[in-house]
Amino acid sequence: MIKTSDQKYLRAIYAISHTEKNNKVGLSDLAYYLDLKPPTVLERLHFLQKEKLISYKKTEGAKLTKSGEKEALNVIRKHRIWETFLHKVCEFGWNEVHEMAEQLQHVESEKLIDRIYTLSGEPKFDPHGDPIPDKSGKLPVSVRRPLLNSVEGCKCVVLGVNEDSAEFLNYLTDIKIGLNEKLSVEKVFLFDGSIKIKYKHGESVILSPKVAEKIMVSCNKQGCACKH
Amino acid sequence: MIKTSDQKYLRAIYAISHTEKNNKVGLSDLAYYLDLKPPTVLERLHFLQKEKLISYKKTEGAKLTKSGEKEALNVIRKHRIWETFLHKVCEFGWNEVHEMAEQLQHVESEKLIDRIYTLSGEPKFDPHGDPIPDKSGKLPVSVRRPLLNSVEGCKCVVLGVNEDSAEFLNYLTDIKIGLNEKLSVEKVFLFDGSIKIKYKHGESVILSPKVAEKIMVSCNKQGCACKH
DNA sequence: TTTTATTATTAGGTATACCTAATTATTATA
DNA sequence: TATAATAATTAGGTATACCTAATAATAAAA
Repeated sequence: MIKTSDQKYLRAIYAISHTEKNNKVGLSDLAYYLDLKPPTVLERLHFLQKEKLISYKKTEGAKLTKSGEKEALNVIRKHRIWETFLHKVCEFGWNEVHEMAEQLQHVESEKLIDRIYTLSGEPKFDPHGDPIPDKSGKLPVSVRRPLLNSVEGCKCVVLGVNEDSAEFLNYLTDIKIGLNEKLSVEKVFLFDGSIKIKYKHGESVILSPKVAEKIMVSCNKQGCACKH
Repeated sequence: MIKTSDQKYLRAIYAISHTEKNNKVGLSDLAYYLDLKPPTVLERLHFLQKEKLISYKKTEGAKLTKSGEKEALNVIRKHRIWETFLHKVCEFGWNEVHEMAEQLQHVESEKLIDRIYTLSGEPKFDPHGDPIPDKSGKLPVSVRRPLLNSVEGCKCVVLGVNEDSAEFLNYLTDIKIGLNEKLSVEKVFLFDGSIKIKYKHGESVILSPKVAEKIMVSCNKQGCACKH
């Protein structure tokens, strides 16, 4: 069995290599992400390479092999299932679930994950809107896109967010944007890309482009003019 | 925050000092229980003593202090709540829950334990029939007693068992004795203390005294003639 | 009470998972 | 292209949580 701390490395490599600027996963990026120092990480990367879970060259950075990616997706699956369970069944806010899921994901029992998943209603996406891989590692395709890409008049629903920081999530809670919230886009300000949205219950609020970029939604109507 | 491995020490000391032969908790007993070597355990005991969680003298063995006992009961509470949740909500057999609870009990979140407890119906006893301490460490009193102590004709209900081994629990599953099973005592054989019980659904079975000693029940009627 | 067996202790060692400080290689910029 | 900035590597160190082997203390048995 692959150990907890190595799972963190694999998950980190997966996460970094799937950001927008899907750049190479350099040693120092990885060290920063994991909150460790480069020599510590380097040592472990050599080990992971020996185990054929990754390949690493200083010029190209770290890359998951097939089996490394499978492992990464397996932890991601567990993490997202626990998050879903905590949100849906235990009724925690979506801003509280990450820390707990981080610990729970390391419990060793496939059977337990299965039960938890069943209890959660077997959803395809977690409370942040991220897709939950199936057991073989396949990801469901989603139609999610940043709220920022909306055209005026578009009606959409909030699927998740692209950032986990407590500040951001608390801000969203303050302005009452939550999971499955239905929004319509009243106005897009071309000046800086700010966006005015209207809640189902009638109120409106203006969001900065920085915020709108991180709120992920899907349009209610297929083939809508919004960028994907 | 007190660390996972120290919690194991405290729980072990609590467990050993509460066995029938509530003997002193000697170094080698403790090492054996924890599956570690005496020098390893000794080193840690010195640390725990420095932290005022236990007192240790070679002649008297290890004893929990007030705060050490509080910590121990806190882990026990978590462990038993997780076991209850796994049994009642996730529908695992009472013979499967121990291993998972062992890992889950170390998740750091009081709030999570509270929710899990609520989801489980806030019972006073876990699936093995052991009492669940409240937050302050107080244990509910139980009227449980070994099935062995029954008088003929007594009607009782199974609350738990006194042994965790897979062999024993599987044997119980085979002869269809489970939690909350209602039994009546048909005959007590004075020769060796064997006991013939009858299930609600009519079948009967004879249990050896060794087995009957480990099945914990409570009488349906108060003030019954059975020994407590 | 002496001997034997058990239990506790000390001394010293290993592997892991981290670290700092110094060095070398690579990339970006003047 | 030379130089500065950034990133990667090497060397060597620390703390933790274990271990074995040898010794000392205590309890049990002859």
